[in-house]
Amino acid sequence: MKSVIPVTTLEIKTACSQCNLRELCLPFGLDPNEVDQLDELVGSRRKIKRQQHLYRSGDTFEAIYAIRAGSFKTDVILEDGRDQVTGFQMTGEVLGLDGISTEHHSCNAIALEDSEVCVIPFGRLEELSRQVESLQHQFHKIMSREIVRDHGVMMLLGSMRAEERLAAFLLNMSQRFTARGFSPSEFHLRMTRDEIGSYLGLKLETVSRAFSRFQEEGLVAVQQKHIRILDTPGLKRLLNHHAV
Amino acid sequence: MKSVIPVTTLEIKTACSQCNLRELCLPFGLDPNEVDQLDELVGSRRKIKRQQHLYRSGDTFEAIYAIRAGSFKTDVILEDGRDQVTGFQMTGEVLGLDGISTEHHSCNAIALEDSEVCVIPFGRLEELSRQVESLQHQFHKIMSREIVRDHGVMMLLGSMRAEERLAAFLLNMSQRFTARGFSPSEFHLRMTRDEIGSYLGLKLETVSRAFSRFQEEGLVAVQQKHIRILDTPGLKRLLNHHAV
DNA sequence: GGAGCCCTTTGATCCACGTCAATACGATTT
DNA sequence: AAATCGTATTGACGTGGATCAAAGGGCTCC
Repeated sequence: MKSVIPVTTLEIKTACSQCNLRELCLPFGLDPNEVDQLDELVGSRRKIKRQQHLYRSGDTFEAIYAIRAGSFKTDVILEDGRDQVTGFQMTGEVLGLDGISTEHHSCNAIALEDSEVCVIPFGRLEELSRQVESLQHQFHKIMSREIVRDHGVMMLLGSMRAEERLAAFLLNMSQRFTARGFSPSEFHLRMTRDEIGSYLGLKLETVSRAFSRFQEEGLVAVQQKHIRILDTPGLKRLLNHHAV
Repeated sequence: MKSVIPVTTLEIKTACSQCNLRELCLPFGLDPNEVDQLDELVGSRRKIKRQQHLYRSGDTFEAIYAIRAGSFKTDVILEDGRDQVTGFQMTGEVLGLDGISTEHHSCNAIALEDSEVCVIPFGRLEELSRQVESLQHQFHKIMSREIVRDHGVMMLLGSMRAEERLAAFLLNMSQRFTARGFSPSEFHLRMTRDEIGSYLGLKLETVSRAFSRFQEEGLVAVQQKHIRILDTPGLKRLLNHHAV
């Protein structure tokens, strides 16, 4: 027997239970019944066009966002105009956690391509995670993962040389594409050299030169934003074989 | 009428309700009854001698720690020996959040001086925060604050010059000492030039030279680890007046 | 309270990355 | 298919901070 569901509902409602990203996202570790409860609180989806803001620094914090399609960057801007990209986010990753601390967002989230997010009203998430232990724990893990990730970036910015930073970046991207079922060795970067540079604490020329160098050495094949990793162990060696 | 409490209990039990750090720490925003519940789960205190580890990278994660006295640094170490200080923590701040994500700590926490922490078993904290909404929210704020702080460090490492980094560091220390009721302008640094350098992505010689430069310019008076800030606006100007 | 050692300062030199500049490429629009 | 504009590459040169080196200075631990 089939249950009859109006088409409109299917279109309007977000359904974590149907989402192929649930293993990466908030529903991870929840049983089907709990996922249904989560489904109910995920109010709506929101489409964000390329280059548009999902939220801005200073905006009142109301919800966190799970990326359903597309990708984003987050950045912080100083009064004098300097900016720093603090991260690139892919599908299944959560945006907006910075806003909890002061009830206002402290960075900008900008779509790198036409994207779609699930809006998760934060008050309701806290409410449900008081009832659903596995949801509470998964949410805590996601926040903690963000902290660990940031420590990795600090290591990168604080103690690595340009080529090491780029190698670490490429290996990280590769790993995240893999986790999403894409090729580990061939992918399309959504961000510019300037944005990569900002993230890695380098100028865009330095990023470009490092790419060229990797290409010369047969580590990767670079064609603009299209990357093919030819020698993963070689990239990894670059990271650890640092002459002390 | 006075209630009679055995002296031993007073000594053994931690008491958030009695702690003058409660406005900075987990109890913030809780009503007295809720603080009592928190008191019950704070199992024990632990004394850590200078230079000793509170936990090490790889250790199984069991608890988070609130600093009751003293101060700590956290660092990450790469296989090739390079290390990066990811933060300095003072009284009332919480350590160990990195461990939630994988059930294992991902950094080292080392006491900068003889210190004492309150051990907060994490499972029980999650349990209680399912019952006490204000505790849940305060915990989320603390995690979020850590993320925002890390973004600030990324900005510092990614887009500031040496003297700007040190100025930002000093202003940050000043502000945190102030929040703890100490002088905003005169304090004692617990960490070495090398540790400051690691945190700021600089070599210790560069840190030392920047201190000397600040002294020449009358911004601060430096005597080893004893710092007197003479011109706070001057330091702030250094941060924002960056020639683009 | 003295010995030893770690920490800090300062100078001289080097080099990785930044800066400036010119050109080339590619996606989008018309 | 040409025009336009943002993006990327590459070269030449400059510089901020790293590195190497050598004194001092002040804790810490007997």
